Amino acid sequence: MTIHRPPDKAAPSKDLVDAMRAFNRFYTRQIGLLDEGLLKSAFSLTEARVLYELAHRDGLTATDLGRDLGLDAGYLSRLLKKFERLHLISRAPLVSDARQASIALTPAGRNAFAPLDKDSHDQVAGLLDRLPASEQDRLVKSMRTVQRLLDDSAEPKVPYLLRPLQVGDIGWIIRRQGLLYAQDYGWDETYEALVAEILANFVKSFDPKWERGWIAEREGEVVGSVFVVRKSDQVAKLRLLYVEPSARGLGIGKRLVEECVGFARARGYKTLTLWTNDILTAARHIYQTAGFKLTGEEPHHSFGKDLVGQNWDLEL
Amino acid sequence: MTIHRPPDKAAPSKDLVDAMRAFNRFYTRQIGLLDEGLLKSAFSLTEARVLYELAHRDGLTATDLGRDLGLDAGYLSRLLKKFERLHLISRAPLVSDARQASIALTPAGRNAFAPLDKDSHDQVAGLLDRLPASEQDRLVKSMRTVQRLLDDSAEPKVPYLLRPLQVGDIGWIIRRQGLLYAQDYGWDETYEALVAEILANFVKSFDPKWERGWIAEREGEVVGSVFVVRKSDQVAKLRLLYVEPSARGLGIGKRLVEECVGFARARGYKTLTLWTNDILTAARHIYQTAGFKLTGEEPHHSFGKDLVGQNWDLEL
DNA sequence: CCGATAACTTGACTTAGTCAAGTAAATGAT
DNA sequence: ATCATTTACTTGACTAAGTCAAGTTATCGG
Repeated sequence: MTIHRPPDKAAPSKDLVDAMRAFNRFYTRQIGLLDEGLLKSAFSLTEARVLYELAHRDGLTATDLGRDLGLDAGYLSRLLKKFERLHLISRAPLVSDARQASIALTPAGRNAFAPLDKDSHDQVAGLLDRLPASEQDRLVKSMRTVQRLLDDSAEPKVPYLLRPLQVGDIGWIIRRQGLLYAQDYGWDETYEALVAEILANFVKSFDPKWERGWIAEREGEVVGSVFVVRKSDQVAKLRLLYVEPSARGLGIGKRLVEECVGFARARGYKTLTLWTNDILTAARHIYQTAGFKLTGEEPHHSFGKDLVGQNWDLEL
Repeated sequence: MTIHRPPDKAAPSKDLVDAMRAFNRFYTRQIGLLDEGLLKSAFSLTEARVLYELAHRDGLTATDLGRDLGLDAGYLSRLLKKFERLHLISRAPLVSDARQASIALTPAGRNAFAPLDKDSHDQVAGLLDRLPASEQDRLVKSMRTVQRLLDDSAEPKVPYLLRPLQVGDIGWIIRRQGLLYAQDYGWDETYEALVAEILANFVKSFDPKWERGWIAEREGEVVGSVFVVRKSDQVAKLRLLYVEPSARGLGIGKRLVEECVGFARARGYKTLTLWTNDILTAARHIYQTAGFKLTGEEPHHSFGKDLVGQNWDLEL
């Protein structure tokens, strides 16, 4: 029997699967503990979940609720009937489909939900409160990461945004470039050191009129960057273009290069030049598209490898 | 009415609480989906959870199970009786307490659990498999972070370990030092650049016989570092000692300095020197304890602040 | 216009879990 | 040593919570 998967794609390692299962068990218990606290109310857990959805989203139908909360249609039907009898919800038949109705909380429904909501809020706040503020941030950040990675539909609304450099950025770029090129091309630690040196000099001798750096950020994380430095009155140099593997295909690289070209043009430079290596084909493609021309190549030995360096120029 | 909390400690922000609640709802659903998949087996979800615990931990008593899984004692008692009737478990009364018994899966019990285990494993593997390997790592890492932060009892067994530099480390150190001193003392981006410059030079001119760097790692994360560089035949310099705020109080700083002193001594240096600033009191305390003597102070303006630099020497 | 499907609703049922009372052993304070 | 209290488990009585299947009405696709 053949296992049907692309040959280059291995099954997730047992360690990872086990860690995820351990987390699932842990969180099952965690949610169980939180739910216990809410059980004293007049509503069952499922009822509370339904109320929560209704309080936070408008125009839901019974089917929506059933799908999103994973409830049996029959069960839900009775549950909603009970809510209607208690005047907690109102149903407005859809004009587009007479079988369905848009369900909304009545003011009485909101009143009934408020203490539940508060209890749940306080309980979670109590959990968070045991941690120092920096750890609270880490916790919630990690939760967001888990959620985003598991939830296919949770693509960020803003694919990315560009912003200027902040403290901490250059360290991040140094680390990520060092790791990426070590992983993908086997470059040694001297490449990371080179990036560190370039960026240290960039910051030290930074001239805002003639130079600039851009950070591409997505969901609060750095996913790309690029720098323009002054070589002479006439010539600017584009340096250290990089895009996170997880953020490729969104046009971030192209956009970063466009920003550089626009900046260089606006400042009156005549030429924008850059140095790269022939193996970085994705980057080369971006440069070509932006109008850069290859002006020369030469082999060199750097970062523990034999490489071919390339110079590219764009006349502005 | 007064709120009883230290005045410097604010309640967790509503944003954080809401994000955590959103995650809880999301994960409730996530676990619900995973559980559905296992529902076709002969065992109920709770039965499966009990079997899982028994398969993975030895010497459990009924009370242990009830506590860890949050089960009613009566319910659990019947459940275990059923397992015993099916010869899935055996109970050995404890010699220390005749009321309790150590519960273990029989070989038949393991057989019954195996397909459950496999289904659960495969299902989780299927989820992971939809992500590229790097994202799988991020997911599991984030889960571990969430678990560790929420689980009081889950303190890491190894508080930390020391290791040599790897690719990616210097970028991380640059970032963290830049951020920390910006947060705590308002230093500007030139400090981050200085760290980058120091570390770039360290790597470029690294001489393994005379120089060394140490990384303190905990749970796979960098939590501290220090470097020794050669100034002359006689004099070595300790540089860039740092410990993550979250990892302070474990003696990591002290240990890092001790490593430096030991290394400097072993290599035959006569003096270990260092430069620091008077506001860094925690570090100063470590240096004093290690035997360093203050040899001079002088004010300087750096990193956007007026500071007082200090030189410390240790005669070896 | 008609067969298939979707959105509920209702009735009949089960299971998973709760609660309280009870027993035997262990613990702790005299 | 002893006796009240607590702990570990058991048992009986109960029900909330959820499932399943069949039915009704409306919509959809050809």
